[in-house]
Amino acid sequence: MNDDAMDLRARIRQTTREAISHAALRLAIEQGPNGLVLVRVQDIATAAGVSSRTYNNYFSSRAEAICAFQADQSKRAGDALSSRPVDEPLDQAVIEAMVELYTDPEPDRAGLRMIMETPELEGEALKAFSMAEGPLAVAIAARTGIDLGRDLFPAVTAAAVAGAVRVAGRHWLEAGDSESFAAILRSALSCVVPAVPPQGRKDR
Amino acid sequence: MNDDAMDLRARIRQTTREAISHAALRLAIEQGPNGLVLVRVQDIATAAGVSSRTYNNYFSSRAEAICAFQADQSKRAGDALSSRPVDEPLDQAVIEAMVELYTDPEPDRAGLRMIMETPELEGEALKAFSMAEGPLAVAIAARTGIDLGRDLFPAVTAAAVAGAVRVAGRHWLEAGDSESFAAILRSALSCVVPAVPPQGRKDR
DNA sequence: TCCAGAATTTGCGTGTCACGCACATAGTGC
DNA sequence: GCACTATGTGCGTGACACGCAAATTCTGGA
Repeated sequence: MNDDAMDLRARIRQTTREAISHAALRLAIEQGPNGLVLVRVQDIATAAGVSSRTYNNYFSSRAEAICAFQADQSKRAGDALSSRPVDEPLDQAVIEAMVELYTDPEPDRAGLRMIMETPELEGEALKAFSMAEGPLAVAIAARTGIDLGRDLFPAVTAAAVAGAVRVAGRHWLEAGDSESFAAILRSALSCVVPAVPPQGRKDR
Repeated sequence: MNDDAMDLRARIRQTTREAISHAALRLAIEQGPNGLVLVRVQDIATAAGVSSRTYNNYFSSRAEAICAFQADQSKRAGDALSSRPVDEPLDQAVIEAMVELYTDPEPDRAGLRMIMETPELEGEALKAFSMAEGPLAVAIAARTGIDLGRDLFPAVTAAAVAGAVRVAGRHWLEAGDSESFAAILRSALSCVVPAVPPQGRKDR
């Protein structure tokens, strides 16, 4: 079992996963935020070209399938921040990383509206956004040299960033085309991320 | 239908609601984070002294019932902040309000651990904490004189505060008795709430 | 080239759940 | 005391998540 094999396996699996979650989101959008109940598991599975049992091998609820894309994107937040130049100030690095992650490509309005404005998806949507927190906290700790275990700053800031992204998304849905998502995102993030961690924190 | 009648009605309803959610949380704790599947709806209803159908009139999922107490507490966050002296700086007001809200009484470790460390409850737990955001944003907007609709600061800060409370709770569960929850909470909140909103924001 | 072992897909059966509906009960105001 | 409305309850239904085992596909080595 060499790497190619693993990678091929993983790639096929990933393809199936995306087919299912894409089908789930598409069908949900078609029915609108109110008719979510009408999107049957069987419909999603059929649209994705798999059996309903296989659908359940990948996702344990419809909400999870529908929000999977958002969740996957959030998981990349840590890497996005880590790939910023190490000499960049914290606030700038976070802002540029998040703008790059969440505006390439420009988010799909219908999809975002679906997961953010459908009450039945609220919990899963929050989960999806909050998945950025862990990796983000690690990246912030690494960048600032603060120990994740001893100081709350990295974890709290990560949560604040994830929250700011979520609020920015909501605002973008309401604001229409008057503002670009990137601009809203910058504005939101600048409210909560300091250029440098307050006080001397490395020593604690 | 006078106020007394309404209030009496509402009070009875509230009592039933609390009986159900209390029973749900208690039974969940008894089974531990792993055996959540074993807590049947019927058990919760019986323990609360109502029919299982009535249970469903109050809550639409077990997770919702179990997390109801946390959700109710979060809903009071706006009021807690509003009741702080108007001349208090924003950061201090937020910190004192949250400390008062979340440490009176000292949270139940078992209950908090249950809702924060059980994967099946994660979405509902996030929902419960995020319920503080709306009222908090309104209170922050009122206190700072910033228009909620035009400036993201209130909403973003509210999300950051809710996130900080959540992170503080997680840390408190891990830290054992070495630190009081109030101290952790203060430390977490001081990472994200500025003493005064950055730049002149009232004019935008 | 072929084969033994694995990962994955699928069908079936099961236990639970959420909820619509209709009826019973209780407390509410006139 | 009487209509009225809110709430509680029993029953029935459709869907869902998942355990299990057989079938199928994929993988790497002889």
